[in-house]
Amino acid sequence: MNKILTETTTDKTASRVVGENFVEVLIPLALPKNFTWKVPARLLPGIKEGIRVEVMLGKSKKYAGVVKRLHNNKPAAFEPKEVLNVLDDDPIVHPLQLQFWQWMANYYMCSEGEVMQAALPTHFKLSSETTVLLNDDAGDDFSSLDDDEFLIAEALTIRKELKLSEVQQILSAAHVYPVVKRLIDKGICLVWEELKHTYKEKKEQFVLLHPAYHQEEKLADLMNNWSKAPKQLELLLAYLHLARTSGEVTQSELLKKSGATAAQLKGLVEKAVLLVEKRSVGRLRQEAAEINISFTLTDAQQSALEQIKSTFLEKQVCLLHGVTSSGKTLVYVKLIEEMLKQGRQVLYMLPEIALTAQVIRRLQQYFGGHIVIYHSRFSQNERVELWNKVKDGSAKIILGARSAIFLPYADLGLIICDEEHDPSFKQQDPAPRYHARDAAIYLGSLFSAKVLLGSATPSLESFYNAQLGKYGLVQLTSRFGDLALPEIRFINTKKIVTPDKSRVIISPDLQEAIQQSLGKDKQVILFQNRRGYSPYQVCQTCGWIPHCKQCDVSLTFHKIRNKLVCHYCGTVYPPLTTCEACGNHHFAQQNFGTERIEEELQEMFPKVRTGRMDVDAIRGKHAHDTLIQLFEQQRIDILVGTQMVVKGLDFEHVSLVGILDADAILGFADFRVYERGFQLMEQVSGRAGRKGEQGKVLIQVKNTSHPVLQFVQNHDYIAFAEAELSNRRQFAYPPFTRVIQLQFRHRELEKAAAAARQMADWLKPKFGPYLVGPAAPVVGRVRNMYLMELLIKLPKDAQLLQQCKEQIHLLTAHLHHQPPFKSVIVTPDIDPL
DNA sequence: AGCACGCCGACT
DNA sequence: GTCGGCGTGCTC
Repeated sequence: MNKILTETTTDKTASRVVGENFVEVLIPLALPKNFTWKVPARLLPGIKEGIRVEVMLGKSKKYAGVVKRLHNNKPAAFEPKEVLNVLDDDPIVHPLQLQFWQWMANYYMCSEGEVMQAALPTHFKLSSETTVLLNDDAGDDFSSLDDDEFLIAEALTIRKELKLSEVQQILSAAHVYPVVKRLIDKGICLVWEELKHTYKEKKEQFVLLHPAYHQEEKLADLMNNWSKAPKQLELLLAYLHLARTSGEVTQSELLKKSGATAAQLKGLVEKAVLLVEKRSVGRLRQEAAEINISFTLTDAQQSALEQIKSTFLEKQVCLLHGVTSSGKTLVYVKLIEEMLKQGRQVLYMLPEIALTAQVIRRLQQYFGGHIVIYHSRFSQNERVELWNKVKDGSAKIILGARSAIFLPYADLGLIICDEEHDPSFKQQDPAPRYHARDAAIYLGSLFSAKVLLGSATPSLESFYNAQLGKYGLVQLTSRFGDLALPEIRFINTKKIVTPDKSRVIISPDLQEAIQQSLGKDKQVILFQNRRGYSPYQVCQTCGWIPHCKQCDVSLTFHKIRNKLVCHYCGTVYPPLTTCEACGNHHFAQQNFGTERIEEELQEMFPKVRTGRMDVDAIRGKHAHDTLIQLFEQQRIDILVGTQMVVKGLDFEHVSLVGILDADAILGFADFRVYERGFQLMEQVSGRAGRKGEQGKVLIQVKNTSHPVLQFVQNHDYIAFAEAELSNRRQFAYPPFTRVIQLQFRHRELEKAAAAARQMADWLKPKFGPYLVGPAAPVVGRVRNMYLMELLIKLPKDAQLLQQCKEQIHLLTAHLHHQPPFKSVIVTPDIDPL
């Protein structure tokens, strides 16, 4: 062995083979710590940080893991297995990404494997699939086999090999493995573990002119003497035309444009006039990499830009507070342009649903092929290609949703987090429960990149950091073209009496305002933070409300699907005609969702075209963009929607916005309701009024004296923020504290509650004053699991935070050693929303 | 995440 | 008496 080492080792790598070599490897699983494998000498030259290796984990499973570290410290506690293979020539991530993952795992209290799981495109995360093979020595005497065994043995004699999933289908049972194991013992079959590479290059057939005809005369000669097969000549002419106009000619394009058949093309290939060649092509659309910035900034925008730039001289992070329609995007564009000139990369993050064709088109218009887009509607193959373009630095501007934070940046110079207040930047489930804005600030610091946070309604966290001087603060207070902010009026729905005492959906005042707008050929947006038809179906006789069987929530009636739906676990129930409590058949619809509003509108305005934008209505791949386009082109008059209508959309002809049930927005029992309420209403309002006409916003609300409404009416973010910050300070909520939420889950309520109490007791000596709860959340049961929550409101102190996390780790392990709490699931959430 | 091991209820 | 359910622990 040593001999081989000395023979194959050059001086350069000599230091790496002193003693044995080991690698710390990240596996895409929630392992409590990273595992170590031994590096056999033959693989050592190929081992680098960030490279993927094939390793065996457990008895039979193979995984592709990412090498975090190469070292010489032989683990004392166990005998490491050997790395089976090196899977890449070059690292798939840069060292800074590995550092970023480590930070994220530590900060958000999850494993690095879980971070990696979130970061990598699926095609990089290989795990083995078991293949069952027929043993050649098995013979054909299957008389000793039972029914299940026989079925598989028979299938194997025909197919030679089967995937474990196929075996599962044959047996149509869950207990597959024992059967296979018996067959192995009986010498009938073998199993084989194979890592499947799932990324496929896209191949396309290109049509080329045979080299013999590259000279004009030869070609002319050929065509002049053409006899027979006139269709082929036509095809040849079509090819020549296409080749001249677009250069490369693909087979599919040629056949489509010429209307010829594959047989005719084949004829030309056989005559050696044309050639067909298979080539790998990229899936990403290529556009000219040119910058085309023809606008000039307004004075206000120019001044904001200057301020941001001077802030960046001394601070890493800057908050741009710009009212709706102040043209924040144009300021971004100028900043991006400058970064591009320096040759560094820019990450531009937006909430997922704000990543519309509208926004993308606009940026592509300025930056063409410099810009690449990354969001959930991309295929996994496309993601791999984009990953590589970001890694080698050829993609310069990356426009993406929160997960774009994980791309393997080579040289990041600027991160823009637009609509930074948006809660969708925080990942809820699964781990890592990270906040992309906060993670971006750390990522930026790794690259010495600047971070610009932008919003019309900044989060109180960011605003407070700006007040403290941790972040720079730049204000952009005038709207583009000196457009006035919309006028806001409240409609007191408590004073409106409806014939059947049901709730007001569209009040007479709102109805009239809609009528007026439509009369002026303007459009209307109606906002209701509830989808479906009606959130409550109530038995009119006894008041019984149908609930989900697995969750403690009432079911929402969806009229279009004619189903009752649980919005927590997604279970769909048939509609009810009989009350389960009293047997009566009369149900009333209480409250209303977007579906119901649309129906109401159609009754009120029979000729008006309405559209509905909520998660139910935009299920398809392009449904969202299509809907937006229809509205842009004024083929829809009234758009009814949930939060979705709020995000990043600019419509020119909207003169009226209606918020139908502000009480529902302000009624939550959460310390952030005021902030969310203000943000929602202010952002929705911002959709009203364009091009020299002041917009109008009507807010239907019962509790007209709610404190947030005044701030909304005056569009006074600063006053709102000051007032709310003083509340937060008083009750020790963020941004004055840092919150850690511990969630306890168990099938039995008492187990979950007892575990939470136990944890609270253990935490008391050190963290007693900061504990809140444990308490059951508003929805106390989801998917048949009972929930309990314990909140820790820590003073802002990095050391204390770290200590607390360590305690939680320790105590969670401790908890799981107590017999009654073994199966209680404990989930920490740092900075929960 | 799998998968093995081990402890309890419903069948021959 | 056994088969097989799932709860629990381990994987370098």
